Amino acid sequence: MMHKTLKHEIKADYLLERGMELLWSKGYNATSVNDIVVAANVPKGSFYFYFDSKEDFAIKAIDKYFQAQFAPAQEILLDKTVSPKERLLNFHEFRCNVLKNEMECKMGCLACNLGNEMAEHNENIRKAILQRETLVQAQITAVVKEAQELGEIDSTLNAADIVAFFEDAGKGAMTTMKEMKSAYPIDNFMNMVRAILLK
Amino acid sequence: MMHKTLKHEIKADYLLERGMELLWSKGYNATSVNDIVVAANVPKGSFYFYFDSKEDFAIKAIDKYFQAQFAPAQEILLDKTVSPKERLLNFHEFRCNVLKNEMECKMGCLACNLGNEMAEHNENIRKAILQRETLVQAQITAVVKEAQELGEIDSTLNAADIVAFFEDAGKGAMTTMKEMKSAYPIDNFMNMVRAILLK
DNA sequence: AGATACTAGATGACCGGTCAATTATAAAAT
DNA sequence: ATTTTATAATTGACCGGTCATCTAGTATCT
Repeated sequence: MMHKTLKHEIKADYLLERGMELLWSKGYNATSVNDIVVAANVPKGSFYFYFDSKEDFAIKAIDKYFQAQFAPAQEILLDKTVSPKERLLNFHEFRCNVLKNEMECKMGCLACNLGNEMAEHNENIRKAILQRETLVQAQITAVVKEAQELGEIDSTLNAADIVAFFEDAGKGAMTTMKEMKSAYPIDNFMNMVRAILLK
Repeated sequence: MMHKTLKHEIKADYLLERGMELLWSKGYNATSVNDIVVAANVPKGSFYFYFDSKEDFAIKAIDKYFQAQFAPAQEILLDKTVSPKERLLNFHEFRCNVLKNEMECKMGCLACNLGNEMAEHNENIRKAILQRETLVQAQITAVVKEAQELGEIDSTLNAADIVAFFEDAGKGAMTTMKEMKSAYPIDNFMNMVRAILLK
């Protein structure tokens, strides 16, 4: 298992791609290894050649998720040609639109879903999610700080705290979105971003 | 199953009480019917005498959860001897303290947990949660409106929207609390309640 | 005796994970 | 260049165990 062939990487990646969707939509316990191999049209026995365990698969899927999902949003967040405040607006609008349009208000966020389901009873998955979310928040916080220092937005509240609060509000909005099967919580969140965070 | 005896009710209720804790902590798919009957020290075969199915059990557990958890908070929220703004403060502080002290930052909220895990794929559970959450929000909104009309708090934002936003923020804070294994998200939420909602 | 309340044990489906066997690839020998 | 040998990659069949649910019965009433 030392040196992995290209074919190996491609198949493992395809397994991850299809399996990620299942974990995202159905959660960890409701997604079986068999579901994953069937979705990727890969023989059952091969799964454990590509991955050590179902848990290992989930953690690699989380990694892929953050890479794939956050990368385009990050580009907007760090675009130096745009003012910090406007970047924050574009960043949040982009993420909300993805949730609303691409996901049809049904799936929410893989990390939140798995975090909610697994954090209490699986340390490896918990830490994988927490570590990546921490990185994301640090980047948003930096831009909020920038906007505060420029006087573009209110600076009575600590940047890290207000970012943590709004990230949590976004998480909760996704939960409610799934419960309501409606975009209202996301639209409402976006309005509050404009009215409070970017005030 | 027509006429239910007192003994029947008591046993069913005890099953619900112990099973609720399991659903709360481990979620739906990770809690087996066997786990529940063992926890309640009830004979294995009896489960389906008291409940139609695992789903039926979960819905009744959700009902019990809202009754048990919201009732004391509701009393604070509706206490007419206290001003609306102060009632909102006490209400949120009470709920946060429950999360921090009684739950050791580990379990969050049964409704959010099950909602996140099950909403997309189980309509009955989804509706059961949504219906009860809607009732709770309506009661909070009424008090916010009251406080706004008295000029105790800011009224630039629509009461229902700001309540929905803060309820979502609370949900997200619980998710993050579980991920971080820390009370920070809850404390941060409470600070924002004071700084924004009750401003 | 008959009805009702209750439960032990069984059921087939499915779970995550393993494994002996097969196939593809490469190295060595001719 | 072809055959032989050795190794790595891949696989369907299968493991013990657990799942939600049901059946067939026993106990407890009236």
